[in-house]
Amino acid sequence: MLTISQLASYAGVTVRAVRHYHAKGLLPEPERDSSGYRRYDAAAVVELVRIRTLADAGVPLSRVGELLTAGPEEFAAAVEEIDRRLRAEIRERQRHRERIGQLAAGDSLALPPEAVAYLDRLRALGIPERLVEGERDAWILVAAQLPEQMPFYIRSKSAQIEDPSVADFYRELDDVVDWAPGDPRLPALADRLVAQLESGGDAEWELPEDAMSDDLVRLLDSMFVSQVPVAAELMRLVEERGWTGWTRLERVDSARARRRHRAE
Amino acid sequence: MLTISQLASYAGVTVRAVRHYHAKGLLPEPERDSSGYRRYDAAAVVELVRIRTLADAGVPLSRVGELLTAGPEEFAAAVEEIDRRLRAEIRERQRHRERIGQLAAGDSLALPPEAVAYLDRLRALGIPERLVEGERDAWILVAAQLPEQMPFYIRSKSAQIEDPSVADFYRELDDVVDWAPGDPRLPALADRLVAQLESGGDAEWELPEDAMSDDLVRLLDSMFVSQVPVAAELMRLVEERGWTGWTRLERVDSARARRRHRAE
DNA sequence: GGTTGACCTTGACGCTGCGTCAACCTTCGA
DNA sequence: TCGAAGGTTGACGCAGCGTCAAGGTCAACC
Repeated sequence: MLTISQLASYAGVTVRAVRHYHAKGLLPEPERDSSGYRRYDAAAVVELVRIRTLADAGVPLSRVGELLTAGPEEFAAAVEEIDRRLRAEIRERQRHRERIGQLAAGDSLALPPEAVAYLDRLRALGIPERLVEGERDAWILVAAQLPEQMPFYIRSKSAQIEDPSVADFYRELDDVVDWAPGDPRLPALADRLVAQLESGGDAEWELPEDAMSDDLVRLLDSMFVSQVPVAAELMRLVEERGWTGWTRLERVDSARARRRHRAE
Repeated sequence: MLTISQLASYAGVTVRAVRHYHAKGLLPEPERDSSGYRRYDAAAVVELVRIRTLADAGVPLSRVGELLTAGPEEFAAAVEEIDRRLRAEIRERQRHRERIGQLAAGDSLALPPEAVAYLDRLRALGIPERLVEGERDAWILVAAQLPEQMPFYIRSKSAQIEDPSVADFYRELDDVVDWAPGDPRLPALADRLVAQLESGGDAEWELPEDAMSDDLVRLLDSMFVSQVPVAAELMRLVEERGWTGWTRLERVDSARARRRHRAE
């Protein structure tokens, strides 16, 4: 008669695994000797080897039991299904490999390549890193909600940023981030912003933002407000001058019209 | 401010996952409102999306934390290692697919093809199924211990079984399985067996068994004893006639010599 | 016959990434 | 004002064992 460790070593498994198979009901509990030790016969080795053969082929233990006693056709069906599962798992890892291969450090985490290129362009234009990161986070939010719209948005923004006055404005914003609420330069900033808005005949200024949901717009605005101390005050000043919002800047009356429209 | 379910839906994950990331320390716990609800800002959405991006690429959660703050070179190293793991997992499933594909129902579980062929040959020669299964189990034990010797053993056995007198003996054994201890036909059977042993000049009778360990031989003998009621008695009768064992039948004195040899 | 070391027993936690109750409190819309 | 919907913590479940823990047993050596 064999002890559990002898049984295990004949079958090439660990003692712990044997006990696990007992607990799972895959291998019947053998007789115990006077001291409570399990005692096995050679047939148990055969059973254990058969169990391991299936397990080594990727059969989940929960199905090993049925397969050991299955007829040829149920066996074939089960094998087919297990093979399907294995194929699916392989495909999953292959997708993971593709994705992780494309993940370089930094911006490309969670952003499509065109967005990364846009952010790099901002850096090349001398936009301070702090602002670029703010942009990056905003784009991450947009990309998560509207991935298929990203090329559209990015094309529009990429065109805008090539306008020197826009780029200048961005560069100045870096200082604004440090302003404290009540800073005396805020009204003038609001004036400049509104002037730029009203002069800007560029059609691109308004094109794609319409597709963004109000929720997303509010989310982006709130990020601006929470990252920049004077953001709320600036938005208030701008609103006094007839424009509302930040992510989607629009005339106050057209915002009202939008709300009416949505309410219908 | 966002509730947990709003946060989760912006990032495309479940509420449970968000809490899990809190528990794991991947996502910092936000402030609570007066009623104890978690309240998130937009930055939390960004963090969550970045976490999911890594997780979706197969990065284990335990490593996501470091990767989120890693520099380019550590990031690249980590990505390399994760990719290695993914490749290994893919190879593992591919091996599983190969093995499970070769697993038909029945004998081929845990046996190499040549052994399956041998068993099928037994069936073709009219050996009763019960004996074939006994053979199969014995071969499973041998294959588990000495897989690389299997072709050798099987060739030897396949040659033996083509001897009509050997095949006859096998067929008769089927009745013997049902004999009760003390059956009067046992002495005559022992005589016939010994006569066959002593007449058998076939060199194959003894060739490869020498490579089997004594342990394995004892295991196989014990299986014979536990499956066949008269086995022990038959072995005793055969031993009175100068031969010992079953799996490895040899003259009593040569068995003594073997033991002496092993003891040196 | 006592000690030592190897082996046996049951019980329980750990790992991975959440899903899924349970039991209870809060908020919100009709 | 009530019920549905959503929030909270706590805990179990899954797969397949690895790995202590705490103790009883066996075999061999002195």
